[in-house]
Amino acid sequence: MFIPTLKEKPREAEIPSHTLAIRAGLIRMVASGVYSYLPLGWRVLRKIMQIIREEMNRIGGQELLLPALTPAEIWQETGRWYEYGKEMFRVRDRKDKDYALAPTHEEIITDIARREIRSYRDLPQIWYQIQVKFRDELRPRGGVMRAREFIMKDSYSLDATVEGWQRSYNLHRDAYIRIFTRLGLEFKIVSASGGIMGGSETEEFMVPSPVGEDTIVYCGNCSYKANYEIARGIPPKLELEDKPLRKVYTPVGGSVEEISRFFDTVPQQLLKSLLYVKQTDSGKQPIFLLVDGAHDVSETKILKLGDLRPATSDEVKEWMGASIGYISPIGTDIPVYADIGLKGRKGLITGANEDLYHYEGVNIERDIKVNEYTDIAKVAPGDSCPQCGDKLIIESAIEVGHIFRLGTKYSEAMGATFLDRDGKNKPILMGSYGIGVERSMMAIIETHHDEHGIVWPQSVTPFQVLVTTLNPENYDLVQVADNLYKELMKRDIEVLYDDRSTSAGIKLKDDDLIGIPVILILGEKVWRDGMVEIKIRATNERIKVKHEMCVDKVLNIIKEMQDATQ
RNA sequence: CGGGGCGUGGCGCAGCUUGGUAGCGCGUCUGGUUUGGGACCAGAAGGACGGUGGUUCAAAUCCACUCGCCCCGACCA
Repeated sequence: MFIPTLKEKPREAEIPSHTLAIRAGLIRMVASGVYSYLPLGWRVLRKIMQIIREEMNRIGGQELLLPALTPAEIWQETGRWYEYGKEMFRVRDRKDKDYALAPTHEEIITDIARREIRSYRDLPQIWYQIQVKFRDELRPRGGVMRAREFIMKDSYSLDATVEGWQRSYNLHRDAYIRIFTRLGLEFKIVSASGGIMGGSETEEFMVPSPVGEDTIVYCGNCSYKANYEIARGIPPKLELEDKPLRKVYTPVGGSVEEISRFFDTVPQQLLKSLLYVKQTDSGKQPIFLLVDGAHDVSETKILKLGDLRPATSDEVKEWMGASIGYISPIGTDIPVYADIGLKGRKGLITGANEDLYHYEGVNIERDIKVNEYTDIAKVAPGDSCPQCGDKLIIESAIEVGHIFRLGTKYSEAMGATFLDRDGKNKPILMGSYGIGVERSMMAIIETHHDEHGIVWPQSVTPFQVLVTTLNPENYDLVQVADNLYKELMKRDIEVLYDDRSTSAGIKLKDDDLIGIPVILILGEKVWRDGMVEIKIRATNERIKVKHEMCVDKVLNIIKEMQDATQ
């Protein structure tokens, strides 16, 4: 088998999973974010896909295959032709017609549904596909962790009733729990935002890892879990004296850090006044967003307030007459949206709308006309759980799956309706459920490796057993190895046979690197006693057995491993 | 897109400051000795230095532009 291993860390790789995927001969880069899967890597991906298939079929999913090349019109119907922007790969055919290389397939599925689904009797349906998708990521990274061409399992549910729709969602949720458990991943299910996909109350399957690109927030005590973008934290209590408003000369710069040092206080006493610009039909309108100095505004949360962007420093100067860092809504009639954590706060410090001056003693109820208190702040370290009050944990994680309740966003936009029992035309209730296949593989490597290489879980290992002969010149040993190989194959065990005639050191190193969980080592050292050695990759445990007993022993070990992960 | 870094035999790197047509380790090939953690000896092949243009008698080295890749940020299912 073609397994080109590398002794040294490739120049382009930084994180363990990326480095190991290249060193173990799983993948090779063709262009930024575009990879070839070599035989060993492809075997692993196929194992992962097989597990996904089994679990999708189990909930009644029907596999289909959809085109990657899709006409522009279909994306224009839902508006995503424009929303997706540069992330969508676009191509033009010889007749100058626009196409997209599909980044996901809601539109195609909805198109099938609107043509073929007539009646509530045709529902429910779960359709899924495992195929290549394209996204022109701003910045691909981590090898196939975030690629531009990648394999995704996407499934779509079509339902007539709200109950059925919830049921389809829960079926997927349960299937995903089984899938990721079988893949040997430790994951957390967190509430998340739908983003461009649409839908509310979506959930993400997150594998905690220092190399994860997402951040999750969860409670160490209760069940609260959410994506950092939408998580809510309760700031620590800060009791401050209610004082009259007073203007203070603050010649130290306008940053939270500088001002809190100047007043010798904690950042939380500061009121961060951020001027944003709201794009409306009638033009641009300034609005203030308020959070305390220890918190940042969540760009995701403020989507609910409309089309917002931070004001430029010139705009701030023009509207407020002061620089960023010295502004506040005090004395203006600009609309104000304050974070709910600010309600009732007093004794705060904020800008005085004059360079080098701040107010202290700000009582938010008394001094600022707040239009609405709403959740706009990101969680900050030290915040506590909104459910139970315990401490929140903030951690980075790899997003391996995301399930969406889409509702009727696509069916309404594209006219995918069915005739209900009462004879009325209604839009189909949809859901969409994705799993990143390569990303799952990378998450597995990221959480299943040691200093020598990968350590595959039984469920996805490219081979279950590796037979290696340390001395391929020794005829007896080779005979026994050949025999073991054949016997194991007969028992439906997937065996890789390392019969390369190279030095023992190289073979043993490579064998560790590629991470097959059970390694049969045939070397002269133990052979003298008529023994062969079984090495458990994960623990480095070595068991010496008589060669006649070896097959049975290996079967037992594999069985134990499988039981342990089920 | 902003900031940083890198591009030199298959892989990993040195050389660049102070210009004089390239070097190391690993790998590869041949022969031999080896075979429990990347072993050894002898011999050999292989690059004109990402690309383009410029400066110069002379450019891997200096200058300009450009392409590619990685990292941080912004953004993002």
